[in-house]
Amino acid sequence: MTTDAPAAGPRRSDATKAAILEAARERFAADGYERATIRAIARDAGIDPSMVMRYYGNKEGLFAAASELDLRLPDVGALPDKHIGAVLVTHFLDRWEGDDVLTAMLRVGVTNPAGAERMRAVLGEQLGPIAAGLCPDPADAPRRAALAASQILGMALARYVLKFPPVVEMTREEVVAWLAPTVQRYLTAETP
Amino acid sequence: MTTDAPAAGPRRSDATKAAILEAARERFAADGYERATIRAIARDAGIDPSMVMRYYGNKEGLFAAASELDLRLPDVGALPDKHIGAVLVTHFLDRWEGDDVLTAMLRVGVTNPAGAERMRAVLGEQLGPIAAGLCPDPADAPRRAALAASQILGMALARYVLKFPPVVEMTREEVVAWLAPTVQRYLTAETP
DNA sequence: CTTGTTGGTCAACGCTTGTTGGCAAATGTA
DNA sequence: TACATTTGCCAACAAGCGTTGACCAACAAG
Repeated sequence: MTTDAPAAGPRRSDATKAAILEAARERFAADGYERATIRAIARDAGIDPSMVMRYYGNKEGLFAAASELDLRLPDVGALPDKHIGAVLVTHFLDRWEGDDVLTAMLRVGVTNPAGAERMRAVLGEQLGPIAAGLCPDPADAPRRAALAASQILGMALARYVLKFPPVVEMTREEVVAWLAPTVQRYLTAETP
Repeated sequence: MTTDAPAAGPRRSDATKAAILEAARERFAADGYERATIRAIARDAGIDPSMVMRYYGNKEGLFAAASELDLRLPDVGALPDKHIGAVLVTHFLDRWEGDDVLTAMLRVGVTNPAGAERMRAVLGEQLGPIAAGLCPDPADAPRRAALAASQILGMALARYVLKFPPVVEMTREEVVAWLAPTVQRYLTAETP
């Protein structure tokens, strides 16, 4: 039987598990939850579909593992308040283009309740504290964070999912120049 | 055989067709493309699944018919420029809460290529001209329209699809107060 | 060498999906 | 009345899905 201790040595199957996760992220990001089939993910990973079940239990478990996400938001305490918006927008563009996890979460969150819940949790837990340290009334932080999220998610939707041509053609600098004041205002301005 | 003339008299089946369309919009809006099954739509409409095929050909044809959409954007030429943002945001909130077509388009557009194309077309054709009449350089209109769309879609995503609690709890007036300046700036400000 | 564990394939299950064609009743037309 | 069209239901198809359990090869421990 498998050791119960969490710190077991590296197993031979670790490479396989990683390959499954990578394939799953790509498929979830490209196709959404329903059309990302376990069979297709297994084919991409070069193994049998039943292995996915063995290692992740079922499809929901696979998605949960594949969408583990740390936004790695920068520490904004050390920054001049004036540049917060630009820093955040730049950071999100980086994260979105760096790997498939965010696109996968967005695509899945729109049609799958578990995906939506994951998205609410991630943004609430990771963007909320930043808003709390910035906005005039800390009790208003969740709302400020959600407003900023609405603009950032909307941009991600238009640029990486729906692929509106005018948005796709913008450079990263142009996107930052347009969005930074918006995010800045949502996080720091007085309540209108 | 059926008359080829487009202006045939009202048929008995018109009510059925309408019931199918209504059920389809609800299901697409609630479940997205893949999980909105023809069988479920037919059950909602109180008829046999094969009727859906007879009247709309296949599932793609049904979605195309169900997502026919006129944003009914107001004529902004007659309005003071200062209030354009508020008028547009208010109008989109109305449209989004008025029926299921927009939510259906958003949910489907994220996982289905035809849905994404429909979304690009609708926003480009209907929001583009408005931007053209407002922004400093008309050649910049598509980009301005897409920026405004990114904020409006992001809000719709957060409020009606992902249901972020802080966004859901905001009143319509609060949403307008926060978003109007953003949309106003995207459409009318000088290029940053 | 034997034995137990791990990593992996294969074949199948029960179910749901979109889609099709045949048939019966209602309706319209002569 | 007789016929043609429309409207609808029913039963089935082939394909694809998530999931399961039996089985085999490689490896590690004794």
